[in-house]
Amino acid sequence: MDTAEHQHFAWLARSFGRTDYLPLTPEDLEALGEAGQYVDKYPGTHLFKEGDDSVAAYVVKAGEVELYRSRPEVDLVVGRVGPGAVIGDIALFQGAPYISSAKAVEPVTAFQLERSKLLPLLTRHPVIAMRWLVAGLNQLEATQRHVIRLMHRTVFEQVAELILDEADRFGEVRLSQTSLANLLGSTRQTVNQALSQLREAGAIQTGYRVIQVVDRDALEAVVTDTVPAR
Amino acid sequence: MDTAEHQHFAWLARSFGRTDYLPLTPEDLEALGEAGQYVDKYPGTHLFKEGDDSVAAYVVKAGEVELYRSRPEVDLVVGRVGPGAVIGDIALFQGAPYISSAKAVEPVTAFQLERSKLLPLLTRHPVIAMRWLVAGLNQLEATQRHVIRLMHRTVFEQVAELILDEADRFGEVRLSQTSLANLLGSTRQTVNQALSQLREAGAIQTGYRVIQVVDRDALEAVVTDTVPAR
DNA sequence: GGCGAATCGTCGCTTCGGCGACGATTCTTC
DNA sequence: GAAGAATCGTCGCCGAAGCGACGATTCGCC
Repeated sequence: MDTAEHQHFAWLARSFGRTDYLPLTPEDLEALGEAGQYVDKYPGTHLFKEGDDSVAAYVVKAGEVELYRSRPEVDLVVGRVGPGAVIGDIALFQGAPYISSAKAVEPVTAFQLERSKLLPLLTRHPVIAMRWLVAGLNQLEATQRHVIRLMHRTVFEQVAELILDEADRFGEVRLSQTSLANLLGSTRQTVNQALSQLREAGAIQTGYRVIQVVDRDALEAVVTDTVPAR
Repeated sequence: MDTAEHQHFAWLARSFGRTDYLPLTPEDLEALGEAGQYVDKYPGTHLFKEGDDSVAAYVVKAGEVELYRSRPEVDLVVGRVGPGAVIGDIALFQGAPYISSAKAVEPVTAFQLERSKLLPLLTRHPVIAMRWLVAGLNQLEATQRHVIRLMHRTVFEQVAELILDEADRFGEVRLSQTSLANLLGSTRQTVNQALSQLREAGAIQTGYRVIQVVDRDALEAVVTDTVPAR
């Protein structure tokens, strides 16, 4: 089973942010309509694989897609995206092979934009190209900022922040501690220790696959206290 | 004096790669000519400052520009770019304030592209917009890959790689160990220890502000041995 | 040639976090 | 409700690296 190793680097997905960064308007989509067609993928099948020639980019319409890069020993999950996400565009525009593999984890419907049709189309619709450009730069900036924030911060601080991020409107985080550790690129034990500290500080309560936020301000204090400020 | 703190995060510049990522053809520049004009800046003066409204992007023609982000206590140098670099474009396209400050460290000549003129122009010249898009995505990909390579690698490995990167054609690296440490986001002592190891292994020789590569293969072995392979 | 500044080489201490281990809970499924 | 799997809480050990300190070496400048 490779899921253990597979999941181990899920934190990269967090680092690089969501890839659903291309807000296309209905008109845009209409214009793009002639550049490709819808495709359906069963769970477990690939939209494209790392190293393949990039012949198309995809806009995810429904379902979850996992992006990962293969390494000799492990697969690094670099993203997990849902409806709205655009994938494969980097390689497509670079004219290079795909950088990562994209695998459907649920039944997926995606719009396939073929390079041969997309490029001329963007030339005819510069507004879409511009929007694409803006989206790409946004992501670049977000990635840089995320890296800055990630470095030189202790797991303790990262855990506090992650909880704030993931808490639902009831202040609950429904994740196992192992999952949390994966999201942070850390280990279960270290995360557990951080949680213990937070629990003793009265900021949270922990349970089986649940973390309950008790004192939101305390958590925020931990984060902002040491954040590179912004 | 703030230079010490200022320089301390020079390694970010390495992480985020060179910002000179926009290869414009002469024709492109000609077309862009109508969107702005040349400006000259004396050393120490700013092209723009973090937080200012982004009114223009700049293409550096001559001189070195330092990009940094201000924090309550320190300035993080996120890039140091020379001729060919494009700066300020992210904020410009986002329509948001500048993300970082840009300061001339030498006499700088730059071409100033004003937003009000640039945007319509790109709409008229989609090819340029496309090239810009490609360049942005390239950098995004490079940043992601760099982050992957940086994480989970020891200073020892990073030092070996940095030496290979910075060695001139005589196999010499003319940098103080303090500078090396800054480039890696590490400390002088730790770097020194790594160098000692490499010296004992017969891979390099060290001197005053000089490192001489003796056994290139040995260095490469250190790097590739542990690199996430690619 | 000499002096101060910069740089190098090295210790030792400390913190952070990865890793293995083990028992105690909680859930799931039949 | 009982067995087995998943999850949690906690130790202890160890390596990596930050930080301060101090003497030795080298350089630039007068």
